[in-house]
Amino acid sequence: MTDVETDSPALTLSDGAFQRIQTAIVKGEIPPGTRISEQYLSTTFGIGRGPLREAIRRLEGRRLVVRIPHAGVRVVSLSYEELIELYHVREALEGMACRLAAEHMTDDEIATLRDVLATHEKHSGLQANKSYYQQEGDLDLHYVIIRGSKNKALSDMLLGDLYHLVRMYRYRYSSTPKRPQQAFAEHHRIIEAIADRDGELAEMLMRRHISASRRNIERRMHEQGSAVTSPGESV
Amino acid sequence: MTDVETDSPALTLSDGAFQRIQTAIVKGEIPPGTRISEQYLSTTFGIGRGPLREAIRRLEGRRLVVRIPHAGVRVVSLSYEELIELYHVREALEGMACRLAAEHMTDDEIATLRDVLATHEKHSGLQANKSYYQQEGDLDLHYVIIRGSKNKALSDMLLGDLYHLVRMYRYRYSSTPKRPQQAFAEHHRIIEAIADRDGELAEMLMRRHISASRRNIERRMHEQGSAVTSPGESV
DNA sequence: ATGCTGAGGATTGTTGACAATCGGTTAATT
DNA sequence: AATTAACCGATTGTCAACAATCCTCAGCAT
Repeated sequence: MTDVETDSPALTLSDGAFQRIQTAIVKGEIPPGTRISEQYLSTTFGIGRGPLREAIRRLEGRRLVVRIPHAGVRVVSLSYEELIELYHVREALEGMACRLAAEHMTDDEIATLRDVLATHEKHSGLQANKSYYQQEGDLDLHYVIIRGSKNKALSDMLLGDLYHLVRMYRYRYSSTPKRPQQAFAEHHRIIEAIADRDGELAEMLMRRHISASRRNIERRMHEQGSAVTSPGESV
Repeated sequence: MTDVETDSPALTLSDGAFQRIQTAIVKGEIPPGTRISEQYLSTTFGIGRGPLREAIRRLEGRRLVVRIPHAGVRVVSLSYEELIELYHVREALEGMACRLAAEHMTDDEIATLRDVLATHEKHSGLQANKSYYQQEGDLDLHYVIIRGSKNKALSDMLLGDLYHLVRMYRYRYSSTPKRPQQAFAEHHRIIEAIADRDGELAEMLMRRHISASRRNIERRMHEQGSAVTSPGESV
């Protein structure tokens, strides 16, 4: 995976802790809602509480953790409604990214895009555990398009903030078996629109694509029940 | 101005410093590019360096300041290109907000919207310094619409992050004298679309509205020259 | 004059100890 | 028995001193 953060390679202890904790949260090693103990992390990382607290404060600015004064910090835990809200944001942002990608991507990059799609189509045909690969592939493709927008602010928001959050909840509401093939068709059309340099169409298709996954989540949610957020233990 | 931050009223010194520095940056009291000295702020605020550093780390997570390890932090300074990028993001996000507002605003809120427009039209007619009031009024109106989207994630991004940045550069590229009346007409049409509950049209009009200010900045930029970022002194 | 080198000073990074606050538990009271 | 009050342990918030790093500016050589 490509590195979104332009941080220079963790020179200070605080920066190191920041990155370690962030990836731990994003990868789900520290589940949403978990309470974070300063003492614990301080000893496990072998650093003082000072740099650690600074790292946590930075995560707080990123909205990856929530702090209650004098009571501790918890890993952010999205409610169902908040997740849906995020999908609306993603729809807007990634639609724009797709439009800009159609305008700014080089022909080489578009070729890469086609390769990625072909690769995933092959793999997905072979692999038993389709949904996993499909989802990873889905993200790969979106990554390439977003970077293709050549808009750093946009890329940072999408890749740096939003995707982390969406990723955290990916396995909880995995796609229904039927979605993958449909997603392929959608991806194909999106790429063609980009190749045609038709920004308006590309944006529209991408928005439909994301809107479809949102409705997919909404549907599954109403089927199965309500509780999204586990209260979470302490770490 | 309404308070976006749901922070409970500054209980800790660090939270207090965070808010004070943030508003100082956003309001331009500390100009973009300025180097921030820990010692200075520590003594002026009368707090230790510990809490202060935590506050700065939080601002760093918010991307309001940039840190170079062992060399200090500077208030973020947008290049012309970055400002334009931000306007594209804003177009996408605020377009979506407008669509959702058309779907979710109550009739009362829409009435408020009309009031705000009427008020600003009157004031702007009387005041000599049109552009200032126009711009403030513009923001007021956008605030109401954004909140009307009832999407917290979206509101936080727009009001909490993006607007701060855009606001910082408002006076540098102020509107051309002709824009105000035009903006009024645009606002009027947007509000009517919301009142008609026509989300699609509302989104499209809002996007044009923002896209117009972006092109306005682009035009003025190419007229007058290049240098955007003053190197900035130290504080 | 220009560019390199190396103290010296200033600033940032880190630590450990101390103070303030909260949560849970126990005990007393109604 | 239920409710409230006070205590105690644990955790967070803050500070002041120490260590590491960088920037500045002489001084010197080319």
